[in-house]
Amino acid sequence: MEPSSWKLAPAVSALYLDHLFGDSAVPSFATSAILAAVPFPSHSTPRFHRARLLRRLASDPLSASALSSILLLASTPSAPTAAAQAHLAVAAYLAATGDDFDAVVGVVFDPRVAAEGALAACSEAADVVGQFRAAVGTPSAQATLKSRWGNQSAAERRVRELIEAEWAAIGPSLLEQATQRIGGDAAPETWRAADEATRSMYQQLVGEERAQEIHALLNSHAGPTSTSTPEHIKFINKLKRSTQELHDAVDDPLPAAKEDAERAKAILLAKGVKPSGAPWSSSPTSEASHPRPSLFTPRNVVRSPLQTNLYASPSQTEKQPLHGKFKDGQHADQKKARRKARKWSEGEEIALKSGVQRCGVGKWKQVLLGNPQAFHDRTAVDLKDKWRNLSKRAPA
DNA sequence: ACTGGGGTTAAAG
DNA sequence: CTTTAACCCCAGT
Repeated sequence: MEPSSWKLAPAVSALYLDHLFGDSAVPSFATSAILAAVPFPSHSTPRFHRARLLRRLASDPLSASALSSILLLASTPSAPTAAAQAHLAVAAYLAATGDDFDAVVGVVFDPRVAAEGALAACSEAADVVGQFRAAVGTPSAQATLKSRWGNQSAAERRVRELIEAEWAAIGPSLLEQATQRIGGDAAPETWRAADEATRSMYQQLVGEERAQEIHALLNSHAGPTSTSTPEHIKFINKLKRSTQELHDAVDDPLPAAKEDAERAKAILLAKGVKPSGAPWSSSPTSEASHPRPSLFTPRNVVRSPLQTNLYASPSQTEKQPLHGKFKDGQHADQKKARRKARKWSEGEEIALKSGVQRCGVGKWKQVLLGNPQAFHDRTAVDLKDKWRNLSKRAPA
């Protein structure tokens, strides 16, 4: 790879980084290398910013800087509960294990740092904060708190849960959104708003076959309503094309990196090793994550049975008969075993809600495929059922 | 093949 | 024992 051959406008680089950093399947060593090689974006997108925070947090989950990362994430909350619990756990851990209890409590539970706001989503937080403040200058009380909150792996688990929830909520990249507008289900609206020249560009992008389908849809319900502005779409479209060219040029390191990650994961699985210890903290995404459908490859997602969930509870990393079926004469009447019920994580709930916002209620398959990394072994029917439950709980 | 809606299971209250 | 959440079954499109 010759970085010197990349001529990339900062605005395009922003889109590119938005796309890659926000994909949890891309390992952080790869994103770091990419960031060093391309021009720093003129305007970094919120998704890019968030993804950087997550990657930083994953590599250093229990420190003062981790605490400020969590605060930043919580300032625009997507997973309020997880953020509050992670914040509380890290702050308490730092206080419990620090050399100078009083000083650390003064900093990490400083009321002026707006920590109170971030902690509001966690009901036990106020109580715990009170206990720490009360223990200042009282060694006996400190001892209790130290044993209660000094557990490193417990604190790391809270951070990991936050990271999982945030990845699930991060949503599609700008490029993916543009692709959806131009070639996906939202295409008719977009095409209606476009002039002839723009449409022929679209046609090049999506291929003639798809373009005809879209035209058919367009004509079938020729409604007048259109909301997108052609200039905006044209702009996105232009960027998308330059980015595609860039991708062609840069293609090398990513597949290699992903291959490494997959290989490492396969070895782990073959040994039957469960991701219980610290591996996630050193390379958060390498052994993780279903590959998302890339912009640059057809969106036919086929999950390999090898792909398991990084964050799956250790108890059920073994076989689940979702994928396998018996069809031999002897056991013809064998009933498919019921999957063990797994509680939905906050991250999955958030991914579901944002997916419904994007695709609409009822488009369960789209929601699922639109964010495959977020859902761990859920089917479209599972999403539908979960939505039914959520609607019961909050019928607003 | 997807979706919506009724049915079942098991855990929580 | 009742309620709730997750999962299954199946008929209609």
